[in-house]
Amino acid sequence: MPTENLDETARQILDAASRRFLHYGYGKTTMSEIAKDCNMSTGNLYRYFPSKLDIAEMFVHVLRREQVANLRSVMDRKDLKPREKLREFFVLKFKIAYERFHDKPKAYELSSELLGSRPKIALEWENAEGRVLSEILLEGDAQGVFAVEDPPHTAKILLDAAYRFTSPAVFHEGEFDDLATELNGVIDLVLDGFSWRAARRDTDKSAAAGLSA
Amino acid sequence: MPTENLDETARQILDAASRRFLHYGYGKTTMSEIAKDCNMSTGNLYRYFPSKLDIAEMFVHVLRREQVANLRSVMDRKDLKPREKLREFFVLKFKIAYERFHDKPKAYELSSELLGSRPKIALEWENAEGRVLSEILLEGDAQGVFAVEDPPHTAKILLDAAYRFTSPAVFHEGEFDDLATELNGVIDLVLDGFSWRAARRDTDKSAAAGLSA
DNA sequence: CGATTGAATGTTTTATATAATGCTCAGGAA
DNA sequence: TTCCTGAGCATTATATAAAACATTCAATCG
Repeated sequence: MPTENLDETARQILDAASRRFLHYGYGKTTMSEIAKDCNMSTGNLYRYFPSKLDIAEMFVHVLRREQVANLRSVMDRKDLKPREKLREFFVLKFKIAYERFHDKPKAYELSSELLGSRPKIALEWENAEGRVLSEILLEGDAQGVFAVEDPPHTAKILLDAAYRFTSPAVFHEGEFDDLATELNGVIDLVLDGFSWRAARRDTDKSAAAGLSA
Repeated sequence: MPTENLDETARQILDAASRRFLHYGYGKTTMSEIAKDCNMSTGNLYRYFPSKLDIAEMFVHVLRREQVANLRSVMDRKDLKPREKLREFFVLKFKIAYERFHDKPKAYELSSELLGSRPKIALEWENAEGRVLSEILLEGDAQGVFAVEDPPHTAKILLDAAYRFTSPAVFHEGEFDDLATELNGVIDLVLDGFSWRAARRDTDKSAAAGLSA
């Protein structure tokens, strides 16, 4: 599954396919074109990938790695506090989704093609992003600003709440700036929710301390 | 636009068309079928509706009226506090959307047909629901549990946050109960956000009072 | 004169024929 | 043995012809 330990030939095939997928789209690139790009026969492609769909799957696999790495870079920034990281995470995710599906319709075609026949892909993607988000939540929890009992679960909740701004299937309506403003409104509300929970945890602690004293 | 002051004949046409839309879908019902159901010629349909699409638009218009009336009944319940009304509003909206697009694919077909060529419909729908939601927010604000500056704007934010659970375009994935649990998680967080804002408003008020004293 | 008709019209769907494509495999090259 | 080829098969997509359709309007009706 990982792209590192790919055969030299497999990587060549993946590169050629990726170029064509991005330029012409999934439907308009044929196996014989990929084979010709690699100076080999179509039959040989099948020694390295079970099917065309599997090449596409590997393609989005590396795409996801890049994207999740991007999101993780937000987590790693030292200049941001957890609350700012949370906001940046979603603003960046929104930007990526918006650009991907507004300026690069080919990527959209490939995504929907895959999600139709390989639903697991979407789950893996969501989980990978959820892990990054969980780290942000955990950090915020450690610093006492979030009060998160179950980070993965809360991450899922947050991804749900931002779905409107990150889902490929939407977007037709509204311009970028308007959507960004609304997204920030959602994040404001969510952050206030965390503020409340953190404050509650504090008072609970004091109450418990008061009782035991 | 309103359905009350519709010609007797127009209503007859709308009824016949509605039956066929629900049973066979928009694409599979023809103007001559509608005409035959009404014992009239196709040409005569056009004396009452500019086009087939306009019949469909009127159809979803009454559908929306029913649905918004349903949501408003939540607002009118005396036994619920504002916070419970907010939750009920979204749970009901979720139920409606889930059933509509899971058990009645024809309705989905009609919706997407219309939203493609008449984007305004979606906005009107959203606004109508937003008005009901605004009332709930306003009531909560009056009772000091919400602290909402701009109800219509906040309503839009809330509808965004629940989009994952009410959008027609999603749904394929996940079962009803799982989705309902996640929706309640989102609402929990949002309600905590309101709690925080209401508490903040209180402390701001006391501070101002303290200063002026 | 307003209401209605139904054949005529241009467009869209659908059915069908044809070409292209994904994939396999018996065999050849290294 | 390992890697590769390319013609062949079954499936899918594309192009084309035929049918159905939404819409119009001159003619008809009450």
